[in-house]
Amino acid sequence: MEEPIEEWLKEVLMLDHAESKMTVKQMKIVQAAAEIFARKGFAAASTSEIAQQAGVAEGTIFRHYKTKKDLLLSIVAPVMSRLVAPFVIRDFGKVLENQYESFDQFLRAVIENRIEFLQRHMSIIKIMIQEVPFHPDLQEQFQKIVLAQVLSKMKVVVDRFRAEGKLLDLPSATIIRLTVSSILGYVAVRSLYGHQEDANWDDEAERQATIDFIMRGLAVPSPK
Amino acid sequence: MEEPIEEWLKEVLMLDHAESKMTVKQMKIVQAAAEIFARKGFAAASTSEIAQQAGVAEGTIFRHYKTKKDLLLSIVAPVMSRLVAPFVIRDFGKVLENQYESFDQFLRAVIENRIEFLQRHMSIIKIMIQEVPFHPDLQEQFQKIVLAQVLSKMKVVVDRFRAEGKLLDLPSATIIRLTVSSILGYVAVRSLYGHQEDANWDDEAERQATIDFIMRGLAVPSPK
DNA sequence: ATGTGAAGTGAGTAATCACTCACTTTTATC
DNA sequence: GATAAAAGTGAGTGATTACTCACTTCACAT
Repeated sequence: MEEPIEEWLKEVLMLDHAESKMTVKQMKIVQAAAEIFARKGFAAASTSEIAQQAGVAEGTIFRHYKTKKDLLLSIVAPVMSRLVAPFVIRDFGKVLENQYESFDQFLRAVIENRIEFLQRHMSIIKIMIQEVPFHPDLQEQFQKIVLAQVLSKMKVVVDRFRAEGKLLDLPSATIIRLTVSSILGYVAVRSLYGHQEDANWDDEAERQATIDFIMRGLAVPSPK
Repeated sequence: MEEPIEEWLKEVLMLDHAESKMTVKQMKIVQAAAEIFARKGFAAASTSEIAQQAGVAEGTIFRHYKTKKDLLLSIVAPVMSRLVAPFVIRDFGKVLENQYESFDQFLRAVIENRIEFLQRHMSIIKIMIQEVPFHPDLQEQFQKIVLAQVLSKMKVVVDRFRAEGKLLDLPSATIIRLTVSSILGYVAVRSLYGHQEDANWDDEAERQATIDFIMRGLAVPSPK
């Protein structure tokens, strides 16, 4: 029963394993690079500034990464895998079918879970969204790792709930698009205006409103 | 009755007026810059490449624009104004109240109108979204021109319809966030996968599904 | 026709870029 | 503790960058 969760954790830990083999200085480099890439963008970030902020010589960067772009990939690629990690477990839908009886409950759980992931890795997610459009190889990775996985795995779940009449008769790709864009909108606005102190931003209310909005938009209208 | 539309057109034409005073070569520069900024990003675009693609000497660029960033601003700023142009007409809400009796009709019209605008200026919109996060002065412009205008003008309309019980009891900022994020999701996915020939992308169906999704998510649920 | 300011040019400049390499220091194995 | 491999260094490299400037060409009012 708990097996799939273990498998998912294995996926996550395997990636952290790569980090555990890192030197202290290499970790500093990755952290500095992630911070500067997020703040200035990949093209505007210079290796000399990264080295300076990491407290290492510029040559040290190229001891671990062949090119600046290699450094970018080593930062972005892992979060792509971890972003879809919950979806790649075996029989994704069937497993959760037992835990969550209603589509509402199920979708809420998935959404809450991924919202928290997005917020925890906000700066790297920002780098990903910013740079994917400009790097064909990153686009390909995104297509194969994220899109293909999420679409195929979610399709099964969506199809089942739709067959049960709990979901509107829309293509699953459409349903996923509407869901994801609403979530990204919430996360983006939150990261912009949610951290200001003056903010009239009730985070819990906004999150609930967003999830409710998605549910109302996707559910079959109750008959009058 | 038609006056506000004239006023809105005036806003748009005033900006085109600036273009009409341009030299042929200056137009070429702006077009080349817009294309290259969209394709490679602002930081990765070089003035020499822009000059080459525009068929002018590199010095000519700096005859018209003091810096590379000035060139960026001259491209992005006008579409910000035009993006909110329909909202800045006098008594935005009251005027349309007469034309569209239901909130549904009204919101559909506004959404359809702005979707078409976004698609017509897709490449510049892309530049805007890409570069606003990295340039504090662009952020400020976006805040003052786009956000403030849309929020304040839409608030009036939203408040009225909500008072009539046709809209859920949510902050108008939330309603606008949910609406805009759904639209941007539609436009983004369409621009990525909608132009492929193989595409299983039924544009009209996707657009209708998106608008319906927004409506269902915002409307007060009909009593059983 | 002529004078004048704007438009256009392209070689030139200092700064910065990503990356290399000969060298030193650290770490791990026996 | 000797040895070798890996990690770390920083001055140096050629290429590219945004931008300048002395100069030429053009458009147009008189």
